[in-house]
Amino acid sequence: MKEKLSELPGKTIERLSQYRRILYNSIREGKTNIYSHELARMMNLTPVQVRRDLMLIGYSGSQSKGYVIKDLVALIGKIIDSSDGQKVIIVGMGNLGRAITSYFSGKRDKLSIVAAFDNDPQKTDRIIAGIPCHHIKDVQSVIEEEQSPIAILTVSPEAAHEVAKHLLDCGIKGLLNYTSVPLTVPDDIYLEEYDIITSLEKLAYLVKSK
Amino acid sequence: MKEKLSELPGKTIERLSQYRRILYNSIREGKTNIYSHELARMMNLTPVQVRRDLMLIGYSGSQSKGYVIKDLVALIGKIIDSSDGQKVIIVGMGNLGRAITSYFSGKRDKLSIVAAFDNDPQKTDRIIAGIPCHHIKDVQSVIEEEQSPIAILTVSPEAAHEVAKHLLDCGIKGLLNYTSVPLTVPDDIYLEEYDIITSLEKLAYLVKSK
DNA sequence: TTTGCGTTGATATAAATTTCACAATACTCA
DNA sequence: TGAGTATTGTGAAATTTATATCAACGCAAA
Repeated sequence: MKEKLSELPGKTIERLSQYRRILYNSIREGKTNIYSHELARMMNLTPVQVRRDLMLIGYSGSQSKGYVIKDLVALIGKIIDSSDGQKVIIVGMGNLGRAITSYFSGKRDKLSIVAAFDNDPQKTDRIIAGIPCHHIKDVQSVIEEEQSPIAILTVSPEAAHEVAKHLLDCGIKGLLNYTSVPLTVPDDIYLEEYDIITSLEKLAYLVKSK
Repeated sequence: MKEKLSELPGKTIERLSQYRRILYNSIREGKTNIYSHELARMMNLTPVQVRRDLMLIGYSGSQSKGYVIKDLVALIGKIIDSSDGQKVIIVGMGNLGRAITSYFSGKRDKLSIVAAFDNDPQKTDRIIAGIPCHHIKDVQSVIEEEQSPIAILTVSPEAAHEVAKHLLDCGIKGLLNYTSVPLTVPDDIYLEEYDIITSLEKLAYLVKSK
């Protein structure tokens, strides 16, 4: 693999994560090898696109047996996981925060949610969905202690701006924003926005114009 | 506006939805007009891209005052909203289902969640987050009665395949999949997949490789 | 061995999306 | 008025992303 990792297209990285998810399922079903067209069908893509993604990460399969799932999973992990693991915090323990936490818990070894925060005393200082939930006022000390660079934001729209700013002040480098409030961050911070309504409206548009 | 709506790029449609979200906020703050660079900064895009999008939908601003927010919101609504409104159901009333429902409720006039479903008798036959929650066995009759073509899927991974298949049998035309299980659907069905872990892994990758 | 089938890997092509560059326009202020 | 400034709208170029095509390969069966 000669190319720098950072040259991988963003879309490919997203797909790598999804390939791995599917490959885990296949391993559980007892499969050891898989063809590009099988993977493609499961992802709703073309076989060519699968092969090209794998080409980009430098993985070679065999013409007769396709790809060795175990090796492929390992390589994807080498690329998208941090070697020493990365710690994530989640801020806002409403329905969405709890859903994400319990959905995520234990799914990935190299990526773990290490702490949760809320401003409601009823929720703090106890374990929720397996994660210790602190009061938001302790966020700075926990971030420093745990060395976690990534935060998931699931607070109320009203609090979003203020909390986001506070997190950046505490040294957060990557922010996954699930609130309905669009955020603006400095260039050196990575921000992923995802608004649930957006995808619903897109879908509604497509269904309508069919 | 001469061009067919279906010619709008998919990315533009997604952004239109987000523009409108931001514009609603601006209206609340008392703004009546907005420049492309203001909108761009709030969306983390370039001003040119904003202008291009608005050009594609046939909206013209003024060089001195920028765009009239009220008119722009109305035009976006005309494009992405269905004129007579569209009804959405949500299947799976766990944390995620409840989060989406309460988050969404009342946010859009033309798009409304009209019914929820679950298989847990504790949750069914009552109102949750303002939406009547039925048992999943009644899904067919409710879909027919309400004429709702779109479903949000927030059930457990184990149930995802079976429930999705059932929904398609009941005539659902668009499916928003929030489970961690990738789905395969016929060509005439619109499917939007969104996996929470994918965006987290992408973010972790970017933060790592910085 | 030889033929045929199905697969990978890779180059070339195409399509979609974004950015550049700048003309045209409207406003401000001297 | 007229120069200066800031904005929009848009054709063209650049970039990103996806698809088409095909040679090379490995295997199975005749």
